Amino acid sequence: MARPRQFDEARVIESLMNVFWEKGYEATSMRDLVAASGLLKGSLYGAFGDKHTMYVAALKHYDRTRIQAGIDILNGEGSARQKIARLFDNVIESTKRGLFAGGCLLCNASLEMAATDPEVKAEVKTTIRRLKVAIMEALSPRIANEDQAAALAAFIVSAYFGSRVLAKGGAPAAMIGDTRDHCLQLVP
Amino acid sequence: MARPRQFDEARVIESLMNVFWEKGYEATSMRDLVAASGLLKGSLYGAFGDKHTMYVAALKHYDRTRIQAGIDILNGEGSARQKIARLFDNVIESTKRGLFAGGCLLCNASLEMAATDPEVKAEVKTTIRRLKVAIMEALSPRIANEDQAAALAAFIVSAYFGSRVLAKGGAPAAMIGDTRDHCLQLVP
DNA sequence: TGAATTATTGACCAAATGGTCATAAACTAG
DNA sequence: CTAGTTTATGACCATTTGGTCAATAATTCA
Repeated sequence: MARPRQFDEARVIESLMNVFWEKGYEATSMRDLVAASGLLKGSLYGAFGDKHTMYVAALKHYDRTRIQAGIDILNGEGSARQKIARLFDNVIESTKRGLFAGGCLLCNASLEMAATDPEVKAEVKTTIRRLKVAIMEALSPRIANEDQAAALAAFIVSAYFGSRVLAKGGAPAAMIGDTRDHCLQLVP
Repeated sequence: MARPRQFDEARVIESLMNVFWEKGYEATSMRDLVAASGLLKGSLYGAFGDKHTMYVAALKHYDRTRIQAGIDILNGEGSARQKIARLFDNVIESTKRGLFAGGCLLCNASLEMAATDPEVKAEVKTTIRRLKVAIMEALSPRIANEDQAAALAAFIVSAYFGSRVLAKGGAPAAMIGDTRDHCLQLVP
């Protein structure tokens, strides 16, 4: 019994996420968010709270979409080796294309925000765990010992995040390929 | 034949580096730099150019001191396994102490700046290479094949950077320990 | 001593920042 | 149609931002 929203909230949050993803939190201004969303400042503040709330919402959206897409791969068809290879291939491919400079929003948030922002840290922490668990489960048909699977999963997450740092730092794609290959070598 | 500097340039650049290290580039304001250095704004601008120049100088200083300290370990005494273990132990230890929140300035710079800042990217790139080469050389007594050593070194750098992302993201220290252990497992 | 040169100081600046709010518009239940 | 409720609009705000500059203070060379 009131005026309805004139915008698609999901679309707006996608556009907000893309800005934070590409530029980071501090380098993103409200002007950027206004421009990307197509809304006016007042509406943006009305729908979400403030810039920080928007960032956390964007992070959650990233988890629900992009991270989930990775987890879907890990839960899907194929050998453990094949699935894990695909994670790294995504990094290599997007590095080679070189169009989108954002890298991985989860990694970006971890390094830029988590140390000083408890809310972001909590979000990053649970997403990391989600990713690790999915890798563990992909590994489980091959590794009976659960602790062993957990340790290897932790390790693969590390290598994956590291490849994200390398990719943005301009390291040659071969280094990421080497990282992937050594990871796969440890997957039975 | 003119008025001499009244401050120790090396000390000032150390303090500038510490601010950027802890807060990142965008979140650091000139006020912060003024406060940390003890100089006044005019002097800071007079001695170094602008904020960006200060950041690059800080990054170079980080390379010359902190990264070099890591490389010194890799060039020093002990088995390859021991030396590489020590790199990771530094991460684990500083995570456990939890006092300084900066993590690794090289990683921070790579994710925050390298994608959009060519100067930072170049600096990050060469520092990554330096680190990789040092690891290769630490490995060389044990791995005859040079390509093989290079690939393993690339991989270790990746895992190391990844552990830095995990550490800031609040992942349990055990994950970093697992990462280290699996790395060492690959070192002959 | 004095001319020349560089460093220090802090007031100053335009622009950008994140955020607010009164008003107008759009809708629904009665 | 109307009362009530939510949304949209954009002008507005204090504060902070990175950066400049004219005046003053040290210093050295001649």
